[in-house]
Amino acid sequence: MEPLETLVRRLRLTTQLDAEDAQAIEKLPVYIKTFPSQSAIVIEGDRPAQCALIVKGFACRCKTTDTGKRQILSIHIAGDIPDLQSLHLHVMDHDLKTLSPCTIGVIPHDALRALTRSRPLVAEALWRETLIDAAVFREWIVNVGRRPAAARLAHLISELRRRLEAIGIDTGEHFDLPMTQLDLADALGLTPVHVNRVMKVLRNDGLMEFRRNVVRLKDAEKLAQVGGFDDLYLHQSPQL
Amino acid sequence: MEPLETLVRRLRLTTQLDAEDAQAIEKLPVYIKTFPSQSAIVIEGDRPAQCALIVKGFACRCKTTDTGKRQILSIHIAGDIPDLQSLHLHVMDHDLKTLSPCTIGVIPHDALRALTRSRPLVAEALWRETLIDAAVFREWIVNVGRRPAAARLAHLISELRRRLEAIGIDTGEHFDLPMTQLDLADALGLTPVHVNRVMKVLRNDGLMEFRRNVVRLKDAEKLAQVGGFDDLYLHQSPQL
DNA sequence: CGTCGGGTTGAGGGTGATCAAAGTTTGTGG
DNA sequence: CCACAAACTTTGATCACCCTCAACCCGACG
Repeated sequence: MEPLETLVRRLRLTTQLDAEDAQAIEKLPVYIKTFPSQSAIVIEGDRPAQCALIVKGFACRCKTTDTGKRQILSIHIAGDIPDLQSLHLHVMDHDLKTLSPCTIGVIPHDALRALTRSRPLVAEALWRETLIDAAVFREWIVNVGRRPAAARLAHLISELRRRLEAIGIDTGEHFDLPMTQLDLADALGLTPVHVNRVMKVLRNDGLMEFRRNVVRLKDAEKLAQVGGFDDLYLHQSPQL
Repeated sequence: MEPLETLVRRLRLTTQLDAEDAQAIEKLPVYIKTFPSQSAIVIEGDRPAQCALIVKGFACRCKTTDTGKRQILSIHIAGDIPDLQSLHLHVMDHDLKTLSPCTIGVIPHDALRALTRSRPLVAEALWRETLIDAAVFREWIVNVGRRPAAARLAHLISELRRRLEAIGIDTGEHFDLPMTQLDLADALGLTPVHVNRVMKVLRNDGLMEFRRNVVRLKDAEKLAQVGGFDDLYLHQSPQL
């Protein structure tokens, strides 16, 4: 499917766009660019003049402290525009990096801004996407701030599962996750060693397994329970 | 000053609004409501039909886990609209509570939405406010995820100082902060006891003191350094 | 003057960090 | 196809930061 069709479909999950809105979005200029795994799409300090629509692959946003520690802030999947904020926040305050090889739809700010100015509903749909981002950040704060290690991991996996399903990827009993335990550690505010131990616990408890970049869900329901996962914050249900 | 004038002034810090935009904002219907300390403005699950502009006082957003632990997600001060997201995210995924007695300007969603649809620049200004919110969340993740306890506290205080200055409150050497050590603990992902100990360290090191809801800055520069504080993420500099 | 919320301090314990080493995959070049 | 290197995973031993529990103190306020 065309990248912009995917975007329309995604926005329509939460916003009532009419045919003209949809057409306008699909006429957005976009060119495809591929990035190798572990490469930077934009980094802190950049002033991008375009946004990156993920067509395929996994990416993450992260920051590095003055003491050299890395914190992953969010994981992004197909259909996400992780740097949409750069439309209105002109300098990047964090990095956007690929976790796997990615194909990215590059959309110039000019065109996006023109579109949002002429079509308020499209602006609202995109605005809402950035608000959902923020909601995910909030839950992420709770995760690293208040949950024990095993629950953090369980929560992260549960969130990813839910989001993958929302974009139509069936995670029935397993799904790809191109992250190392070091990446997971940086996402969870833990050390890689401890992630490994916690993983072992979840495996022994029959909740999940993780080998060679694939998550195998043994008991997704219990996993969500251990992680205290409640998908309200993803705001995926049709808007009422 | 009128609440809506304050809002205009705030938005103009980051966005070029013309006179008509400003007038349109100032014509927004708003009524003043006061909340006692420690009360809820909106809570998780609510579907608010209006937004809350903080005119005076301190508020915070927070979530409670299934195991009953509370995590404070952000602190809000005069000029903030902490639940601006509710304009487009219809059900609250967290609570908004007062930390001190607050006077709130209540603005109906209808009016706000009409304004953003008719005036794209106002929409962009408000959108940007929610994006800065998200930037603050991101830094908050780094704080609880990757910094040791003393640095977390130092960072939080440095952030508040910077934000208070941005709205014109001189924090020369001290400022009010209506939070208990328990509140701070919930903001930092620590226990109250440990916050107390860390506070003692910062006090003994001559960085800051905190008594009876006032922060006394002894060495703000060093405090920022200990907290690894860099204000880039607040996006306060005039937009270029 | 008594109560209550909040601050302070101490003792002991546990989760997760650190350090270290061995094992396993994956990929690469000969 | 094998040899080797690099990256990642796994495990063990030890350590420390922060938590828990508990007691006491202090100031505000009725």
